[in-house]
Amino acid sequence: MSTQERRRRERETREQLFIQTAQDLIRREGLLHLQMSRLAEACDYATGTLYQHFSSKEDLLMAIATEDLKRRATAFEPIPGLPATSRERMLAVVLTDIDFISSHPDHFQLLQYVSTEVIWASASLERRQALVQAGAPISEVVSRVVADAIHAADLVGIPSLRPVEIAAGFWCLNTGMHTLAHTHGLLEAYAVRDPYALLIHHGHALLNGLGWQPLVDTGNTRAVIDEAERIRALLVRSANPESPAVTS
Amino acid sequence: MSTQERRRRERETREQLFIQTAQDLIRREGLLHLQMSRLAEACDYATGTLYQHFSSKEDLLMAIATEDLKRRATAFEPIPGLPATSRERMLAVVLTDIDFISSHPDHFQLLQYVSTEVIWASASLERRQALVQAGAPISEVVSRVVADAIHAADLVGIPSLRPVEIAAGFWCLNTGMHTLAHTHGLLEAYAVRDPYALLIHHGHALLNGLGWQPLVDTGNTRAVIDEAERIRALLVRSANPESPAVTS
DNA sequence: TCCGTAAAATGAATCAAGTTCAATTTTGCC
DNA sequence: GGCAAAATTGAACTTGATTCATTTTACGGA
Repeated sequence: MSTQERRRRERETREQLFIQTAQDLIRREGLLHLQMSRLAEACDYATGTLYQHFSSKEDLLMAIATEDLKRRATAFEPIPGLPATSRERMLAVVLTDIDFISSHPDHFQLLQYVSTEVIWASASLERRQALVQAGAPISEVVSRVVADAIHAADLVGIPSLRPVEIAAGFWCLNTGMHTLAHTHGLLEAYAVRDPYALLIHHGHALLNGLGWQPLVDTGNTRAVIDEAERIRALLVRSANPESPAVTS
Repeated sequence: MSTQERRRRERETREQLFIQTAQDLIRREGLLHLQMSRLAEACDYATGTLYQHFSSKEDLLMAIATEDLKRRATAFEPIPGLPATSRERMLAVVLTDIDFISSHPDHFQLLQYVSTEVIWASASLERRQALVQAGAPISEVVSRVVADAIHAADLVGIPSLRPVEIAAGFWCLNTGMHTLAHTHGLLEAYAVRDPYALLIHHGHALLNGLGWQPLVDTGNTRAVIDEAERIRALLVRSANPESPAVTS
């Protein structure tokens, strides 16, 4: 019976090896040049062994995207418990996403690619479900932040809109800006200089427009930047709970 | 000399035939199943002839996306001249985009696909430039709407934000909602019922948050819907300038 | 009208890469 | 140590995009 278990662990370990090596290859040579045979070789396995884990190349790509998405979701977890106002927590959502995507530039592009009809349809049902599931915790966290704000009366609930639909607005703004930032030719065409500073600005505008208290003066660029840095520090602290005493 | 010109026209006609037939095939059988040889056959040409026009399959896809994008851009043209308030014109931008994407469901997915690193890198420089160029008029129109609003004092300009950067916020919201609406599994995961009603709502919230006058009470769902219908009617009228007298 | 040349079109052959599977090797157990 | 089952291997297969030697067509001058 322990044999069974060890086998499963070894299999899992090897799958991680394939996924991580594939990520390395993609980082190094680009998604375009990823080849199944070369990936297998890089891992010292035969090509066929790859297909013990992934039903197709698209399946593999989706597995990579899913791994990253799980890590991305983890970054959101501490937010509902953050010692801050509900509005600051919502800003924390935006900042967390910005920072994750900024430090994982390949992730967003891969996610865009596998979300494409062509790739999506070529992957197995299990992988597709796993990808959707990996993203679900994020919308749950953000919805909770919205629900908490309504509960705290920082935000007046509108009967026709559930928390998840408010959350979706920020999802759109964020995803849209990632798209703008990562799609070739777009930043240049729009002549947008600093997409993520812009995202924070529009995020505040949307928060203000929803009447999310306390309102922020978006014209005061200094204050907006300072607040973002303050929330970032809070996020860093919550990510390393055992860090030494805070210094001012 | 007329021979030269006729040749060029014939060539252009044939390219359009290829592009339109390819669109038909995609609509009928999906992007996944588009094959160069079958497209050529469907047009009664040899496979090699396709490559007189498109350097690769990706090149062809980009050409299709570009054609659609040109048509999409055309839909925005009348907006700056619309007899309406600046805020209504901005709403017209959002509605025009919603309606175009709704009636061209394949367009957005194809555009997403060709914007992908993998496909982008496989297309020729000319096609990539053409795609970017085809989208530029849209951002120009929207920027003009923003600039006009500032000029009319409906919107207080912020020194650090140029009109195009305000426009980009709406681009993000729109593109994000299209993504949410068209990406498999997302609508279900977010449990969003009517993405485009939601987009209109958040669009108003963003407008309010930017202080774009006159502010709209987003809680008044009836009024929001009615206004959208009114603007849609205005758009239809401006698209068919020779239509018979308006009936109330 | 006919001819020769240049341009265009053709589609079978080539190529690349993902996928399969018969043969081989390894593993776990008696 | 030996055997059956499971896992691994990598060469062969498959699919479909791309090429290019050959054929056909178009054009302009005699």
